[in-house]
Amino acid sequence: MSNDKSKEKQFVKDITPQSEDFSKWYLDVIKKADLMSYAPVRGCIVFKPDSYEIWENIQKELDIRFKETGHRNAYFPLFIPESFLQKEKDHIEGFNPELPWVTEAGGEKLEERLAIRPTSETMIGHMYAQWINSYRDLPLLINQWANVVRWEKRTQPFLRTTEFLWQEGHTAHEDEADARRETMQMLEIYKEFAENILAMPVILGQKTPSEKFAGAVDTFSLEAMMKDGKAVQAGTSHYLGTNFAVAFDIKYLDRENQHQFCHTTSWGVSTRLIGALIMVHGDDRGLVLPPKVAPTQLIMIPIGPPKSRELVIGRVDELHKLLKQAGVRVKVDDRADQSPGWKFNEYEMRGVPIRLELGPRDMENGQVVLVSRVSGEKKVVAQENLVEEVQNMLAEIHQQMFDKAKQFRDDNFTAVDTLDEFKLFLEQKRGFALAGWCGSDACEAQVKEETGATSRNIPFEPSVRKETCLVCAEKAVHTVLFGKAY
RNA sequence: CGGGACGUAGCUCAGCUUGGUAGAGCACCUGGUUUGGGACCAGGGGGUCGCAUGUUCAAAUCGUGUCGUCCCGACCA
Repeated sequence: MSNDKSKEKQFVKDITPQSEDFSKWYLDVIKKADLMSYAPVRGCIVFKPDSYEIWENIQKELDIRFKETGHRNAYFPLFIPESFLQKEKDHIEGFNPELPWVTEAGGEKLEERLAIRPTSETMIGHMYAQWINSYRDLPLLINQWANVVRWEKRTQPFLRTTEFLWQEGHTAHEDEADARRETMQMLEIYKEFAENILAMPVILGQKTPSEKFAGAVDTFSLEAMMKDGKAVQAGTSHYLGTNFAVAFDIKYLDRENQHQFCHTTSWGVSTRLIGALIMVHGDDRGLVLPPKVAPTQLIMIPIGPPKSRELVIGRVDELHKLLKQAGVRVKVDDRADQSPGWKFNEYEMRGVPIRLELGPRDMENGQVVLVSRVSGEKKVVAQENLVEEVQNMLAEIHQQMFDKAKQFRDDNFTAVDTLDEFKLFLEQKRGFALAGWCGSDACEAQVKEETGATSRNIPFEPSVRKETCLVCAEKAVHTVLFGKAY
């Protein structure tokens, strides 16, 4: 193992090992994999083609799921009048500190300043009030793909950028039951997506009141564990009750001709998922991308001296065509000025799931060599079975990645009875802990103060249930998931 | 926004203490040889030292300010 490690270091210079300094590893990988550049504005990054393409693949997969469940996309304005934000008290209180304002345009001071949207509940609430008249207009199911801005104090590439990309779903319903059904449905969709597309195991649960979205009645989240044991909130879904309906007068006439307030929901995932992907799957060689969102699923590397090169490349091109036709995202690197070894390392850093090698020896035998990024396993397969082998291997890699991530999470998971026990766990190990909680803000705050960890959510299906609060030892009302978070 | 560190070539960094013509490795360009785990030889291009300001005959080097990045906290997708 230690042998392997020194070997890896030899191959992949410039990537700090995870065990040495995880933050540095993260930044190194992002740099080496060419995912982003810092932009000239504080906290803003350029999503370079590889990371943007990951986002496009995420969009594609989610969009299918949203549409299958009756949602349609629309686009709302970037600028939000200040008066809109003022209408919901908790909402403005929550977002005020991080709003950028447009106060001047065309050389003239604006009568009302405009916030650059941090989220669109208010704008959409305003519009919904106009669009919804009758119960026949409900449910109204809309999603928006957009950029939003939050002027955070501390930024990190992908995980927390000043401007980020996301989707925000906003729905209006006749009653609480229907809105809550929607809230949970979307949470389940996120979970299925996280597991089946991102190979990322997640824990579903409800946020504690102190961790709720500003303006929500209930907030639910998916929590994922990074390889340093810290948590990333991978998605949220909110039941907003009638809070925004009352604030924006979103009313409908019911079957008895009575005015009723709508019950609304909102739910979203952001480009932070890219950061989560990197930290859930990456290793000391660099990125490891789940096949279903990898911009390139298979890289073909022809090998051989110039004499045999023409022949090899001819065959590579044929196989390339076949794979492409089969829907595999495949690329060929036939540059003559880089050695095969260099390319091997390069595409490993970039996280390409499968490498295909084809050299003179393989030509003689009618075979190719496939190498899995996640396991490092080499497999010699007949050229005639290539498409099928590749498709199987992609599926296998996805499963291995999910299992590996889940195993890691389970290995860094515990249940504790007391705060001291939790502290000890964080000192000696790392990761998530389940603990009983009496429901008081004070106890929750104390956990944060003494450990640096916060309540992530109240899992729907905790692996164990605890009877007493880890802080005050009173009877627990919930079993809460605690962890340090990004 | 507080505490700490750092900004010198595309990247990683040396030079700064003790001011005096800006360096290395990698990357890049040209030519040639190479190709199954980061190839080699020869030649070449590239930086107003983050920005501003002060001190000085002279500033990458010293002072001040500012912007940015990283780490640690408080706030958050």
